[in-house]
Amino acid sequence: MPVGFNADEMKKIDEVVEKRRRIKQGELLFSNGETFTSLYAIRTGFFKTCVTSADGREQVTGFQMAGEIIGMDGIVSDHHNCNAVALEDAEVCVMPFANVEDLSRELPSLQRHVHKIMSREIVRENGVMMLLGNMRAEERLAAFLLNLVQRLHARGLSQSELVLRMTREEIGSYLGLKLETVSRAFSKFSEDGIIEVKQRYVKIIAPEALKKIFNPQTCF
Amino acid sequence: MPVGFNADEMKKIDEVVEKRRRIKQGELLFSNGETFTSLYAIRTGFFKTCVTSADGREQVTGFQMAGEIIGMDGIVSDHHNCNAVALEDAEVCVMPFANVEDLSRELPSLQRHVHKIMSREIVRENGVMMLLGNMRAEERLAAFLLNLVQRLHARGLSQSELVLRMTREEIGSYLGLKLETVSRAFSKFSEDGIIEVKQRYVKIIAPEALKKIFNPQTCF
DNA sequence: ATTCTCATTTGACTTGTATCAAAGATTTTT
DNA sequence: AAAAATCTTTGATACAAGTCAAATGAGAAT
Repeated sequence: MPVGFNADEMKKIDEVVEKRRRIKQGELLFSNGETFTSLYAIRTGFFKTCVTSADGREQVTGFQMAGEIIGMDGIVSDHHNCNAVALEDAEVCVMPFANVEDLSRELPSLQRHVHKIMSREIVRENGVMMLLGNMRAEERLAAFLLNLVQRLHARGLSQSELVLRMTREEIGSYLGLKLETVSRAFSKFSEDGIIEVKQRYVKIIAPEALKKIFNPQTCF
Repeated sequence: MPVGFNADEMKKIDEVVEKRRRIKQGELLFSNGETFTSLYAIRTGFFKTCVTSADGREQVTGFQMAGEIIGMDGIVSDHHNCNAVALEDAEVCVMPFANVEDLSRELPSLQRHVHKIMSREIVRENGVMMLLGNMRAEERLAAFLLNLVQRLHARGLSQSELVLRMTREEIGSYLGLKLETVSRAFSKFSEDGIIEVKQRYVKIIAPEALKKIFNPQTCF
């Protein structure tokens, strides 16, 4: 939970948390169809959420890291509408949604916070729709890398180096590309001296070049 | 506002509405960057929401019809993050979000309702991501048509006939396709006897065939 | 009515990404 | 440490959708 709460509020918000739960790499935090009871605040670790079509095609809908809230897809139907898989060993705070709603009625600042988290997710997905609908492969990967380092940097990590927690296939699924296309785009960026890649390790050498690829109009 | 409220609650919910507002075809209900103050309940008419990339590419993120709520993208940053354009003359109820939050704290049923509306939008966008990331042109158009008639049918209209409120280009933008591709897919469906098309008018002759295209795994 | 504008359809051709395939690299298992 | 499994890279080729272009159709303006 970020700033904007006083000590008294923080104490109450702490009590929303029912317990902590550890999830091993590869295991599900929740799965499609499962009854919805709680939101989860990620303490440590890294998740992907994905939906599956009736014929088995998988679409990664997001990657979530420490400090982010996961599970809001379940509110509308009281059942989860996606799978949440730990990409590394993780720990989450289980926040029964009934507790969240009860306390939200008492604390306007928490109520506003919950609304913002959901709105942020809507806006993020709008951005992904733009990527998927209008951008070419290299633009998608540039946007993806910039978004990742930005979020990691906000958590005190480097803004130029990162270790990917997901496979090329998972990146591709998120970006609407095949893993080979993702790999080729990585190689291209590397050849052009924009990034340094070694497997999951990525170092961003020329962030402006990445931004320019993501945002071609800035080229004049 | 749908069912699930008693008379007393309905009366209070009515008072959330500040006023009504008419929007002419082609005009903006709100636009990207504008200060966020209110959610809007569509009484009549049809809207599209769209985001624009820095270099001017437009992505339609949704089509909204009577009975739906629009504007939740603005909560996170106090500014709207997309444009909402009326595709036909429309009327909306302006619901200042401060009023919504105040009353939500008083009425748990309204609070839950607001949460569900936002969660529904998140889940809808997950589905669009699946369309954009994994489906081919005809699958996307089939899904689009089925979704439209289903929503129109829920409003008491025909489940087989509809008049499109948007151009081929807008459909294409929503589905991540060019207008020519949309047109070709319409023609293909028409040749195959699945639908009857005449400009904006569409009649669904074989809904099962559409469902089969959207959902190829059901073919055994 | 006639003209003008905008939306739609259709054809011909191009292109970006997918597919198929094989070789390396890395990690896990035994 | 060797073997197995998984992930990644790279090349060759195929294909779905994009682009360009022209004709047609519908609605709005004069």
